[in-house]
This record gives sequence, structure tokens and C-alpha cells, in this order.
Amino acid sequence: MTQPGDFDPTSLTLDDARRLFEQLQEDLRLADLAYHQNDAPEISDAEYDAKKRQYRALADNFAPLAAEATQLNSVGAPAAAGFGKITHAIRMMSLGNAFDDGDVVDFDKGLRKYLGLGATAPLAYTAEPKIDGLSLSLRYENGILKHAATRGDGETGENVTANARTIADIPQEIANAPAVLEVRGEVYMSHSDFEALNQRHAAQGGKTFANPRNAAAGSLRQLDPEITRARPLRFFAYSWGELSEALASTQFAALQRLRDMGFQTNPLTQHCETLPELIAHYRKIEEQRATLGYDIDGVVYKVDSLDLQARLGFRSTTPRWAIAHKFPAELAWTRLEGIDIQVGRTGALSPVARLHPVTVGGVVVSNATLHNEDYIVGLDSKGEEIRGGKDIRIGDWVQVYRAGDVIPKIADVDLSKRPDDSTLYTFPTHCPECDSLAVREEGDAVRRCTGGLICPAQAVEKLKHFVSRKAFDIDGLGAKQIEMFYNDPTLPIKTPADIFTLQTRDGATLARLKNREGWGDTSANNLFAAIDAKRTIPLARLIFGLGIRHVGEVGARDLALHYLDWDVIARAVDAARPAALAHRAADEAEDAERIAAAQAGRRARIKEVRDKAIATYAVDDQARSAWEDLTGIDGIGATLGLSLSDAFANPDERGAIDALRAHLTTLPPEVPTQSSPVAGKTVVFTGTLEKLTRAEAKARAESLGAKVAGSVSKKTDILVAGPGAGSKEQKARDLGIQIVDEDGWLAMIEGA
DNA sequence: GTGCCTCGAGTTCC
DNA sequence: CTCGAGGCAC
Repeated sequence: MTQPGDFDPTSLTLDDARRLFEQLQEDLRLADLAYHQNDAPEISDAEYDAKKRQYRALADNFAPLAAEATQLNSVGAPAAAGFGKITHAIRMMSLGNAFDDGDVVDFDKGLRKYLGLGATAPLAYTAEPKIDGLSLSLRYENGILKHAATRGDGETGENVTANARTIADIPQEIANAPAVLEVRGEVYMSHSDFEALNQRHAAQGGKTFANPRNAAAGSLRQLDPEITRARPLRFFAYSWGELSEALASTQFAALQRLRDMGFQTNPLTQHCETLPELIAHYRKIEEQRATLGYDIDGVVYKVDSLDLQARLGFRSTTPRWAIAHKFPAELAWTRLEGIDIQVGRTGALSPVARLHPVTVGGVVVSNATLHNEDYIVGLDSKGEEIRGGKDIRIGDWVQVYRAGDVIPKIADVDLSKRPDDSTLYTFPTHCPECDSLAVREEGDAVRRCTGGLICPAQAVEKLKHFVSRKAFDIDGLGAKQIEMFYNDPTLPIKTPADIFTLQTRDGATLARLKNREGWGDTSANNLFAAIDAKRTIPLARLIFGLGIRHVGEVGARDLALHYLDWDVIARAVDAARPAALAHRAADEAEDAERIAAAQAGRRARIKEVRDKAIATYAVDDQARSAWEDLTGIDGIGATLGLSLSDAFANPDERGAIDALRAHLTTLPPEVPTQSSPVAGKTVVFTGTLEKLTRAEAKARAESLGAKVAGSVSKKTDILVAGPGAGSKEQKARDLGIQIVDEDGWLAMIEGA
């Protein structure tokens, strides 16, 4: 990187100066924005100063630039605190997992089915070791490293550019690069470097790292890049994000391109023509694992053809065209010292194993999830035995592993070592937090506290959800602060609305806050500003933040897109209430009828019973159509509809929601403005498709903004009919809906 | 009615 | 990351 001292603007042509000038201007603008709006500077003080000096020097030396300067009067260097955020141009996905050869075979089968390939048609892969480090995305513009971001939640990561620049494996400049090039790969630390680092730290009486991965993660997240520079980090490139032009036509060739550009790619990367070759390569890498000199946790397989990758596309969080074949997890034996119950946001009672601390895969584990009461007894959800049907008792020796190398779980129990004083665990029938009855619904795996918002555990967890990253994401108000405010007698936050009245609740808020340890004017005002920043909020985030059972991130987005406005949603859900109740009554009547019929040995008269139950509720047309409109949304069914309806009808919850609404302005969702010719159209596929498989046709249509439905109705815009189309085609004809064959459809979406 | 595929919920440790 | 369950296609 250019140092402030050796920067000489007079050596530049005006064009070069302008390019640099514009880049600096943008960097400074973003840094200022990040500092003021997020209280999280994108760059360090030193870097900010250096940029500002260069910027000023350019403006002083080139008159045309001085006229354009917008950043000369902005404030000085931001205080160092945390990292800025970078939103990835293309989401950083995670990978699906295969835990044995069978999973790999299924993966290959699934791909062939999706692509419509026979069992013997060629389908080549690349296979490479999965490095156990942390992923990093590097963005180059015109060959210059612009920024580096961690994976974060896949959508937004942390800006660690200054640190990435200190890593020798990461080129600062690339010759002959595409105008836009995002390189993705793994930052890691070798075994020898890790040991040397720990020895050095130990000698200086400093902290040592538990494993190379933590050392790499800790080193990359240093606020001072000079500390990162002293840490021996390395980087393997394995993928890419946004590109202004394709790198190659295959995965393998694209990696070769990256190597030519100066990146390290893993030497064990191999092109495999067949499934047995993949497995053989996996075995080979597994054998070499101990001698590689760095940690790997499996082998990644990717479809080699980039055209096929594009056809396969993505599921919600993973690409369809890749999978990670994991090595068997490390196991460790320890004693189960006790079982505690945690109460979740929805009231779920979850048992957690308290373990005698034990090292598993380089990390000391002292807790493990036990899922639910059946799991302790040794049964899975289908009532089938797990662990050979062995139950888990307090005092037992249990075998622990970290599922996906993260979540500690119990794999086995050693009955031969069961001590005489081991105790059977009885699952509580009442909530340990509020003593309300905890019930387990028929067919449900979890027992839930019925206390609702009365239960402090549920109330706190709901608040934590409200401020969480995918909901309101209020800086400085995380889980810890929520706990503190919830339990604070002088300045309580009991409901979401309380957050927004915090500052103005009484004249003494600031004084009260400052009485607490660690709070001063600055931190209090930062918190108030962070809260104010979220008084205007995207509708989907508000809906998600309410924490209504079954309404997750996607459901909230679907609701927002359908209704576009909060009041419309509220009116619709209220209007649908009688129909929702009728629906539940019908479900209950149906269950009762089924049991009665089974006992009496006769056939259940389900339709009759349902109709009768619905009739007892005076469901008017308005209620019926509101309910049908709601549950007609793709992905929203009766369960979700009922849950929503119940939340709105519950006086406590409704009160909290209405109180909250008074403080907020909602932003309507951004309706995807795809300009494809089929955007916003509802399409139905029928008959045999010959060029695309059905799954592929659906995914492609959806990516172009079309809605794919299963049956023809008035709302259908286009019917794509292949050979063998039957009643659907007739119905479409009757309704006067546009009908095209597969080629007609492909022509329609061509070029989009 | 059955069998995918996704989404939601809950969880650990740094 | 995993499991359970909801929703939908076959």
C-alpha cells in the first residue's frame, strides 16, 4: 500500500490522478457515513488520515479536481471501534454436507435428476480439500484490491480490508484482471505457524489460541492491522463472487485462471470424471490429512461445468451444484453432570446437558444440546431408537462430538460405566422460569410453557429476537443489554415499545442510565441515536421482529410483499379471524371424528364433520375471502395463518404490537423490479417437459420474477403445455389463458 | 397418501 | 448446524 510519506502527486497524469481521486473520495465518503450512521468506522484512523492527505494533495496539485472535491471539509478521523459492514454483491453461500459415501451418491443422483441426465451421462466434478479457516471475499476493481469482507451472515460481512492487505498470499494488484473481480477463499494458519505463534505468546505471558482456526479468525479481526501483519496468515482461493466477465467455462479452469492471477489455489484440487474417482480422491486426501500441515475438515465437490452450475442455481442458503464431504467428527468421552432446562422465545423447553469440560476438536466443551425429552430417553421423532435405545442419566459417561464441527451433541452412552448413583431425569411438566403448565401437543416433539408474555423467559427471548440482526438490528442493544434493561427496576424494557420510549420516558432517563457502570453521555446518546435510526423500518423486518411463531424471515417477507402495508395486514388478519377459528374447529372436529371412527371401526366422515364445524362459525364472505387471500400466499398455509391470527387476537400481544406501531414508520418492501417478460406473471407447467426438468423450469421461472403455480385458475397468466397435457390445458382454454409449448416458453424467456 | 424441499427454531463456543 | 414440521408436488 502507498505510504503517506512516499506519495508524490506530481508524478501522476491527470487521468491517473482523477481515478485515484475518485476512489479516495468514495472511500472517505463511505468512511464518514459509516462513522456517523453506524458508529462503526470502515477504516482505521491511520488509514483514514493517509487517504485524506492524499486526497488533499491531489486537490492541491490538480485544479480540475479541486473544483470537484466534496470531502475536504468533512470531519477528521473517526475513533477506532469495531469494523464497518460490507454487503456482498453476491451472497456468500454455505455448503450442503455429505457425511458418508451414500450421501455423495445421493448428491450425484439428485443433480442428474434435476438436470434430466441419465445415470451414465458424463457429469464431471472438481474435488478439493475443505480448508478449516474462515472465508473471505476480496473485491478487485480494475485489478486493484478495493475491499475484503468476512462472510458474516452471508449477506453482510465485516470490512477487514486493512488486515487483508497484510496477508502475503493476497495480491494487492492483479494484471489483466476483469474490471470487477471478487475472489473468494479461505484464510487459514498452518500448524507450524500456529505453534510458533502460541509459543511466542506463551513466552510473553500472553494468551494462547485453542486451535489454528481460532488463531486465524482472531488475527484477521484485529483492529490494528499491524498486529495482523505480524500473524502468519495464508489464503487459498476457491471461488468467486461478482465478475464483469466469466473466468472460464469450467470450475477447474477458473481456478487455474485465479492461480495465473497470483492467487494460491489448493494443490490437491482435482478434476474427476466419475463418482468413484471422487470417492477415491476423498480417501487419498483423508490419508494425507495429518501430513498436510494445515487443518481441513473434508473435501468439497463442485460440478465442473459452469454452464451446469448456472442451470442448477441455488437453494435458499446453498448452491445445488456443490457439497462438502466431511471427515468423521472427533469424539470424546466425559461425564454428564446435570441437565438444565432453557425456555425459548416460543416457550419451548429445551434440555441442555452440563458436561464435565472436555476437549473435542480443539475446543473445550461443557454444554451440549439434548434437543427434547424423547432424545434423553433415546427416541427420535418417529419413535425410533437412537443410540441403540440407550437412555441418558445424570452421572453417565457420554460420548460428545461437535455436529458440523460446531454444535456439541451426545452420540452415545457407555452403560458399562453407569455409576450406581446415576439418576433418571424426569422432564418437568411446569416451566422452570414461571411455573406455568408446560404442555406437549399431540405429535409435537417439544413441550412448551403456556405462560406467554407472563413468562419472563419468553418475554426476554422475544425482545432479544426483536433487536436481533435480521429484525431491528439496533446497535448497542444486544442480548446482554436486553437482559439488563428487562431486569432494571428503574428503567425497564418489557415490551418492544419500551425501547422507543426509553429516552423520553421521564426526565431522568439519561441520569439513570449514567448511574450504571460503563454508561456515560456518549454511550447513552449513541444508544438513543441507534434506536432513532430504526424508527423507520422495512415492513418485513417489523413483521419478522414480532416473533410470531412460524413467521420467520421468509414468511415475513412474503407477507410484506403480498400486503405491502402494515395496516392492510392488520385489517386482513382481523377480518379473517372468524374463518381462522372455523378452520381450527374443523381441524379439531376432524381429529375427534378420526378417533371416534377408529374406535367404532367405521369409516371417518371427514368432509361432513368439517363442514358442520365450519358452519357453527358464522363465517361471512369477507372473512372467508380474507382467509383465502392470506393462506393463498405461496408458502403460507393454515398453520401460519392460524398462528398469525392468534397473535393478533391475543390481547397482550396485540396491545404490545399496537403500542409499538405508534412509534414506527414502515417502509414498503422493494418489489423485485425484474424487467423480464414474465416478471409478475403466474405460470403453470403441465405435461412432459423435454428440455428442462420440472424443478429446473420452476426455479428458472421464479428467478425471472414469475410465480409458478400448480393448478390453473383465473389468476394464471401462462400455461406451458408439453406433450400429454390434459385437463389443465382444457381448463386454460376455457378460461382463455395464453398457452405455449416448451419451445414457445424458452423463446419467451430467452435473453432474460 | 407419501415423499421431497424449505423454512423455522433452538443451540455452542470464540 | 441440525432437527422437526409445514407446504406442496407427485
